[in-house]
Amino acid sequence: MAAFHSIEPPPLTESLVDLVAQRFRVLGEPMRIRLLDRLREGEATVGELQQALGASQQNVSKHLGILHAAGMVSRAKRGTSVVYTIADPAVFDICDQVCGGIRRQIAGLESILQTSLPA
Amino acid sequence: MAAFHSIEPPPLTESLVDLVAQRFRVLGEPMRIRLLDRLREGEATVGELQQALGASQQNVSKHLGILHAAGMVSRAKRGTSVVYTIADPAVFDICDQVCGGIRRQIAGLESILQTSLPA
DNA sequence: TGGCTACACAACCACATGCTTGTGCTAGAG
DNA sequence: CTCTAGCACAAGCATGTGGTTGTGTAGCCA
Repeated sequence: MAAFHSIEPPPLTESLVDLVAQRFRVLGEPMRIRLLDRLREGEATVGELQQALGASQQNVSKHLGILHAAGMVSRAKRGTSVVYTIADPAVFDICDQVCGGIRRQIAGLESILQTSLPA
Repeated sequence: MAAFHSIEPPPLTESLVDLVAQRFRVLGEPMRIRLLDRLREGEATVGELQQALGASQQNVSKHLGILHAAGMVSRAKRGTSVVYTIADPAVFDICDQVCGGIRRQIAGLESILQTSLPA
């Protein structure tokens, strides 16, 4: 377990690097971001998510399967439906940080525009 | 700017979702993770990064270009070399959180293995 | 000036991935 | 038992992306 401490920077193991990259790539699809954002409001069935995002049932199911395989959401059969829930709330902290980085970037761009376009 | 507040969950704008996804995808490549991890120790030239990762010069340069376009690293010409530096330290906080998520996941898997494999 | 080093850029190929179409499976309604 | 709704899985196509090869360019050095 000592290999996963990030306090003292150890040169990341190759397998750990792959795990991190894979996890990032799961979050690197707009559809999955939207699914997680919708699930932020609470649990939802596949049909509800499908209607909320305006996508095909198969596509929604596929992305939900990827999110489930990554351990970010959890399934639960309820009648004929399947209810999905956020399994790892830490995903939102990560998204917030990414949004923060984007916000800083945009702020920087705006300051440049304001200085170069005095009009 | 009100569109980027994440305190009260607003339904993410489509363009913002794409930005977030794109940013995640930049971090979704093992080579780029390794580059950032190496740059964590301090600035480095392309040649040093190339030797540290054991990759081709063109490939390293390509990934560095992507990281630079994403605003995560910054260039600086020094003689004939080009020195790269971490431009947005927040990336490491994100990586740490992802590592934390993986750690929790592995811990969960271990507990399952220990209960199902008493030997 | 000629050559060399260090790096970036562009074209190409191979592979991974997203979306659609088609289909199978399960649970409830009748 | 049959029918339907809800969902997951598999194949196929189109696109995006990583890696290599080849080449152009800028900055030293002799």
